[in-house]
Amino acid sequence: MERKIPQATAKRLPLYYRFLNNLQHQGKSRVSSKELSLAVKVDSATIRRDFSYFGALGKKGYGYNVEYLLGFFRKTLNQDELTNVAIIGVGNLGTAFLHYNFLKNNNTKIVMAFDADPKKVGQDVEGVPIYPIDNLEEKLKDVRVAILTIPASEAQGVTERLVKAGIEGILNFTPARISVPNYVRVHHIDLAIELQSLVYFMNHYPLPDKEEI
Amino acid sequence: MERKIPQATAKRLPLYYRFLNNLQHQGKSRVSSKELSLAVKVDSATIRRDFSYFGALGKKGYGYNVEYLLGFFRKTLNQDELTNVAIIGVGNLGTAFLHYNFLKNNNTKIVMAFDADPKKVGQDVEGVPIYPIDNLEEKLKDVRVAILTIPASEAQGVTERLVKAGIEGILNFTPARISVPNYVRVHHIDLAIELQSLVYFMNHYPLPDKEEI
DNA sequence: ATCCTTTTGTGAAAAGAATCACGACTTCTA
DNA sequence: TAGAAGTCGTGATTCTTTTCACAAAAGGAT
Ligand SMILES: NC(=O)c1ccc[n+]([C@@H]2O[C@H](COP(=O)([O-])OP(=O)(O)OC[C@H]3O[C@@H](n4cnc5c(N)ncnc54)[C@H](O)[C@@H]3O)[C@@H](O)[C@H]2O)c1
Ligand SMILES: NC(=O)c1ccc[n+]([C@@H]2O[C@H](COP(=O)([O-])OP(=O)(O)OC[C@H]3O[C@@H](n4cnc5c(N)ncnc54)[C@H](O)[C@@H]3O)[C@@H](O)[C@H]2O)c1
Repeated sequence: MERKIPQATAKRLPLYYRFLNNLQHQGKSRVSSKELSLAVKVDSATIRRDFSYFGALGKKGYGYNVEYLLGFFRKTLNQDELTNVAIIGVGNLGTAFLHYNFLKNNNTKIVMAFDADPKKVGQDVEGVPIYPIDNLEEKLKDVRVAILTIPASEAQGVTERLVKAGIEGILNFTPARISVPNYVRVHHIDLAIELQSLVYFMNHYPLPDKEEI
Repeated sequence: MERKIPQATAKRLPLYYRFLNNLQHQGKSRVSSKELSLAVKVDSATIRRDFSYFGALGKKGYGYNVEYLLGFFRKTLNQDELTNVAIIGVGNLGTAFLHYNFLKNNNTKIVMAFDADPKKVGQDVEGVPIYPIDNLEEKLKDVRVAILTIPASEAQGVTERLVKAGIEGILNFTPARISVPNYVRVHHIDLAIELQSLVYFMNHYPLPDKEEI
């Protein structure tokens, strides 16, 4: 595994990939770092640098070939392999995710969900079955990633069961900072904090005055 | 406005604030950077550095006084002023947010929502009225922040209307990278990319082998 | 009182990321 | 074919963030 790609770069790859996909659907066959920059709002030098970690993907004076680049990223991002995902907690957020089709230009698929509430268990949403949380260990096969959308108070306990059941990655939407062994990867998405920090930035980092539109 | 606080620090402030609140509810009156570190999973030196941008808030050999620190952050984060928020697009995600009470230890309140669908308009969810998007400019008063949960294709157009209507901050959940004038602040939360990048990290940055639990 | 322990606050170093700026190469035009 | 225009890839620079490591202060124990 190539160990040298900076994390900041890695986080932008899916963004590039998505935009390249759009370009291809529009029938465009070439693109420059400048155009890309405009669309994804990342400095063009940063884009060139990002790409350069993977070698020389472009051509001077021309730009990048969309199809080639796309093919390259498809491999790099494992777009040909489907990663199965489970939703833990079918409440407000969990249900929203179930209704949303993450599959659109994406390599992940929600294949099952779990809940503690007997009223929710047994149903299926968009073809995805909802199992009782008690059956977690038994049902979780071929699933590497879990999306955690349960109350914060349950987060740590359920996480430990997920880890025992073999989960390797968790997208955690609860405000709890969960502890996991070091072979499991957790990404936190803390919506309340995002909102709060947006407000903080608005109040404390005033941007230039209104003038243009 | 104190212009020197690093952005990385600013993003962690709400996290600290929330945890300090918990501590206070538990009746704890003192806390060290080490304890905090354990709970919020941020290196203790980073925490001390973060706090130090605001002056000397702690006492050597003792730690920090919870109540004092909390009071300090309350002011810094404007927790006494309520920021009104509007939801744009009452679909899967928008509805989930409406049902969720962002107010719990938070200074933001969703006060209205908008949708283009006549079937949704006129209802209210948890006491929050849903207005037709056509009335955006007329209804949006005393609202500085919008949460954007509409289809990506609508994002840029609606954003321009939001800006004209005086919105200063947007939490954008659509995959579209919207353009705004430089006096408006946008934070992107791109759930599909978060998921994709989690999978990328799992595949390319293998963590140490299983051994402990 | 004295000594030991704890813990802060911060210079200094290291690590990580973004940006500048330009040589080299390619394409395009005529 | 020659010259102009466009664009990449990357060394060097700058900026940002994290981490180390320790003197200084305070608390606690005896
Ligand atoms: N909805 C939002 O807008 C929002 C915003 C910010 C943060 N969050 C966080 O996301 C999480 C989920 O929020 P929500 O609004 O969807 O909550 P919710 O209460 O609507 O849903 C939680 C679901 O988890 C289930 N559950 C409870 N304990 C469980 C367990 N041990 N095992 C399995 N399932 C269990 C419940 O039955 C329920 O269906 C919470 O931690 C919340 O703090 C939500
Ligand atoms: N639901 C998810 O889990 C999820 C995950 C990732 C990204 N997203 C993104 O979040 C956004 C919302 O997703 P969703 O699942 O809630 O979609 P949705 O289709 O359920 O809801 C969109 C809502 O916006 C309304 N709308 C459409 N055009 C509008 C306009 N011009 N003005 C006002 N309202 C309008 C629709 O009537 C609908 O109620 C989308 O951009 C989607 O890509 C959603």
